[in-house]
Amino acid sequence: MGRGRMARRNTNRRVGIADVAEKAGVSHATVSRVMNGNAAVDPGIAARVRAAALELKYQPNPVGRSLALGKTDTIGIVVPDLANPTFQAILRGLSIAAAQDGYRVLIADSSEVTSEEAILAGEARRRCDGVVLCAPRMGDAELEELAPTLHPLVLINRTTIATNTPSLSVDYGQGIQELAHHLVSLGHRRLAFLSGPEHSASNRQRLVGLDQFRAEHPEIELQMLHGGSNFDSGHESTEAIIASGATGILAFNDLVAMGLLSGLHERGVRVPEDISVTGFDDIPFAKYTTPPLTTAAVPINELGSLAWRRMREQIQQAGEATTQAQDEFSPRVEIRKSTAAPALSPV
Amino acid sequence: MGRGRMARRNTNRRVGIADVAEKAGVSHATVSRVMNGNAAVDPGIAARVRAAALELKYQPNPVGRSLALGKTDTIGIVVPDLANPTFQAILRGLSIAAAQDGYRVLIADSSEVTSEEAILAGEARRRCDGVVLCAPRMGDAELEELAPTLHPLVLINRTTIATNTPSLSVDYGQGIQELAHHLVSLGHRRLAFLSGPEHSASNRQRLVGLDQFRAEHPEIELQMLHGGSNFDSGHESTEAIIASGATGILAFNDLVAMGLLSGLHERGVRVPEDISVTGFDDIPFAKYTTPPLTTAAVPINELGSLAWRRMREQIQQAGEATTQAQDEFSPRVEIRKSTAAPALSPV
DNA sequence: ACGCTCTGAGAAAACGCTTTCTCATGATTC
DNA sequence: GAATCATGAGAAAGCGTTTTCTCAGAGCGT
Repeated sequence: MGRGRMARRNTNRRVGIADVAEKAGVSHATVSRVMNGNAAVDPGIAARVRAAALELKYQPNPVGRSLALGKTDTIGIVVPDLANPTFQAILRGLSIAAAQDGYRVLIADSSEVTSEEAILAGEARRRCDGVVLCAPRMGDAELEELAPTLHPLVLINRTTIATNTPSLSVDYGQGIQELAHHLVSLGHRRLAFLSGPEHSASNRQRLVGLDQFRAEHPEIELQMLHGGSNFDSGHESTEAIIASGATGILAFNDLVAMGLLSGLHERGVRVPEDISVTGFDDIPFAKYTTPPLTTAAVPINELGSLAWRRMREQIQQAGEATTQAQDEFSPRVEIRKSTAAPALSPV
Repeated sequence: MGRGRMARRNTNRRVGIADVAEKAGVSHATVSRVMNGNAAVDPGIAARVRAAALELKYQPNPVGRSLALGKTDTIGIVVPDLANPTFQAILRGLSIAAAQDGYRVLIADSSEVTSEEAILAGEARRRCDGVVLCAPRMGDAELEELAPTLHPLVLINRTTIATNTPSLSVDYGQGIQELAHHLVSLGHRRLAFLSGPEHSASNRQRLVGLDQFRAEHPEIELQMLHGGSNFDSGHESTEAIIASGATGILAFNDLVAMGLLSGLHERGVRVPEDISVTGFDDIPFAKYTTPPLTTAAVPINELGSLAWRRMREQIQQAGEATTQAQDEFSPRVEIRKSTAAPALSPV
């Protein structure tokens, strides 16, 4: 019908609300009402509309809907490195939790490029109803300035002072101290910390925690070695670790610890007989390394779902400026087989 | 009427094109033209508009833009399980490659629930300019029917016959055969395959490959054991593997192999001295297990970026029905330390 | 019977942008 | 000096929804 008149219409176009309206012999408005169940519609008409919609396989266009409603039912997440299992787990938890409430997630990977973070976050925010900023590497000042512009915002591994932004953080300082104590209690006297990325806030927290540890245990030697956040950097540090003479190694995270484990194995250094190694995060793989890795367990799976809960709270109570929750998790030391008493005290 | 609108304007609203137009003393149209550089605009006016936009920090609303342009600059990806490193790697490669062309990615995790896949894919498609369907578990008939409705579509680990949909696949049958041959060439005579999820197409391919292997090597014993696709299922299969008496184990993938490795270690079974184990995929962790895992390397990082390239091709040449590329990768056997000659032939 | 409220459906106005259409203005040509 | 053209800016029409506004007709009380 009328194909001459509307050549363009008939060729390509997806079925829209207008098609349903025409087929059911009602107005667009009524179709919308029926689809959304908002207003009272005569049951007979409603049925007619539903039948038409079903027959035409009508599915409302989300973009049109978003424009009209001013919301996209989508949230964004910005991570420094999608290759990191910790961020992957957070992403996954977030995605699954959000999906349960009918929200989707848009991802952005800043690839550890600090200057991209603000841009990516801003872009994500414009397309989404909120943003989760995961372990941002940017400076405090910049974060403080950015936070309000992103408003429905949830921070992971960072906090803001001025703005009250809900945040989820892990007490890395506490965790690393407990790991250090664990090594000391086993009898280790020479420790080394294999540090992480320079701009990582969680690395700074670990350093602060270790300062405290030093103050409490002046008798323990604690060396600081420069490293990174992934396998390769752990692997590459093998020589430096061996050279350090330390018997207890605190790796920045599980990835680094695993790289180190493998490097030590190649060099014939036995773990934990010759050297004890600890990780951090308790990524799923940590349990399955050989030997299984002693680490500080971060509730990696809860993090994502809690991030969503905090986001949802903000989205729901849009307007009412309530004070936002600052959740802090204490890591739990998970003792496995990569740590043991040193062979003999070298002092 | 007037008052209602004003009130709302002043309170909340983000700055829109109208604000910039007013400030610069031109029409919306002109602002749009300047922002997009589409038509010729008087340089003086253009400068004025740009200054106004800058001062107001104007950023076009992507939703409005999407509605007008009929594109969202976003693609969706549907995966069966975001916890699987293989899919994580694909997601990452896709995301990074797409970002380079100014596209974003929306994720959907079907959690291995076959019936959700079509729904998620459809939803994703409506919000995005295209969809990447990653290792869908749905049946062939359903996939064939769904494919055209998703049109800019890229399939990973599946193909369609009727529709010509670009697809990226890995020759799992070939890979598993090569691994089996590798074990045989080391002297193993009793093998076992620890299979994966029932609905996984890649698992079926492996089974086909192994049938072929059996035909070629009737003298070799090859047991089939039921398993899963993750750590835990590998770990849980430990007893069954030991009981099987096989000396060469073909695990469904690296995850399963790692779970098994850890289970064997706990039981005091040495790898590769007592039992040889192979994985599949060559996830980043495979290199760092102890012992490092012999596996079939899938170009996991290229997969995502190639998926984007295929997607981009389709988006660009919208309309012109060209025949679509079917890319197939041959896995490369990566011999590490988890395989060796069996201690002694039990026959 | 008359006005009254109610119910419910269509017309039209948003939402924020792009793009076509239209029409001044000033430059160009015979 | 009039007729023709190019240039470029504003008006307005989409894009596909939701939602307000408006108003016809039904039901009700007096």
